[in-house]
Amino acid sequence: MPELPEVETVVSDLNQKIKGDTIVDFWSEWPKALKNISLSSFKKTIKNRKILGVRRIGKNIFIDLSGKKTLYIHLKMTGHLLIKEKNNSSAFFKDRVNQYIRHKFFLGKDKIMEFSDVRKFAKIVLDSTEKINNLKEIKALGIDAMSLDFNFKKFDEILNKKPQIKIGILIMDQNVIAGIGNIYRSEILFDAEILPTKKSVDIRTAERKKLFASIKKILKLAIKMRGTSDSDYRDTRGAPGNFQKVLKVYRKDKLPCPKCDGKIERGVLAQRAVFYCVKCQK
DNA sequence: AGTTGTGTTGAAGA
DNA sequence: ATCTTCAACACAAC
Repeated sequence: MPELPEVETVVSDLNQKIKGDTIVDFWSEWPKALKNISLSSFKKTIKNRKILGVRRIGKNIFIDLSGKKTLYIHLKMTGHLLIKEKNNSSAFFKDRVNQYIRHKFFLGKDKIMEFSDVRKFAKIVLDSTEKINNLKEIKALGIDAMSLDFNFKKFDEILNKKPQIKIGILIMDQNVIAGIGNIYRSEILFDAEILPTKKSVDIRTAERKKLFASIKKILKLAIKMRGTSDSDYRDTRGAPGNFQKVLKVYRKDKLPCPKCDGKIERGVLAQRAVFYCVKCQK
C-alpha cells in the first residue's frame, strides 16, 4: 500500500541515507521488473553512477543519477526499499515481509539498497532523465496531492471538470490527483464527512473546502506518522509506519463508528473496497 | 484444501 | 472517449 505518505517517507529516508553514494553493482533475481532494458545493459548503465538526489510525484520515485540518468521506481503493492549497512543493522530486517529481496543495488563498499517485493509487481525503469520525465505514464499524472500548487482553486476546477464522477473514484485517480490510494481515500472522505458515492456536482463549495482541507490534513498526518503498515509496507529500516494505529474506517467494517453510534460499512467502488459511515458521511 | 481477497496499474475488451 | 474486467504474482485468511 505505498501511497503518497509511504513514498514520501521512503524518499526522505533515501535522501538522508544514500544521496552522494555511488552504485557499484546490481543484482536481480527478477529481471522482469526492469521494464525497458535487459539485466546486462541495466548493470552496465547503472555502474559507477552517483546518486544525486531522490524525488517523487504521487507514488512514483525518481532517483537522479550522474550523467543525466534517472532510475524510476514504482513500488506498486508490496515493494519496499531497505538500506543495509555493514555496521548498522536493524532488527526489523528479520521480519517476514522484508525477506522477499528481488534486487540489490550495491552502494560503495559496505552499503546495499535491497528491494523487497512479495508480489513482484514493482517496476524499475532506467533511462535518461529526459526520457523518464517524458514517459507517457509520468506525463499523464495529475498534480501531486501535497504539492503547494495543488490549492483549493485547482481542486475546485478538477471537480468542475468531472461533474458526474463519484468523488471516491475521482480523488484516487492518479491522472487527476497523484498520491491518494485506497486507504487514504476512505480516511479522507470520512474526515470530510462526504460519502464516496457522492457526485462532484452535488458537492457544494463549503463541502469542497472541507474535503480539500481533509486531503491535506490526513496526508500530512500520515507523513508525520511515517505511513500505514497495514501489511507489507516498511520504511528503509524495515520498520512499519504508525498510521494503521489511527485508521478510523479503512478495513473497519462492522466496527463502531468513531464519531457516532453507527457502524462502519464496506462497499465497492471501481472494483476496490471502500469504507464509510452512512450516518456521518452525506 | 480449495477459494477468495489484497494496497497498484495498465492493457484489453465493451 | 470512457468504463469495466482482467492480468501481473504470492500469500494470508476463510
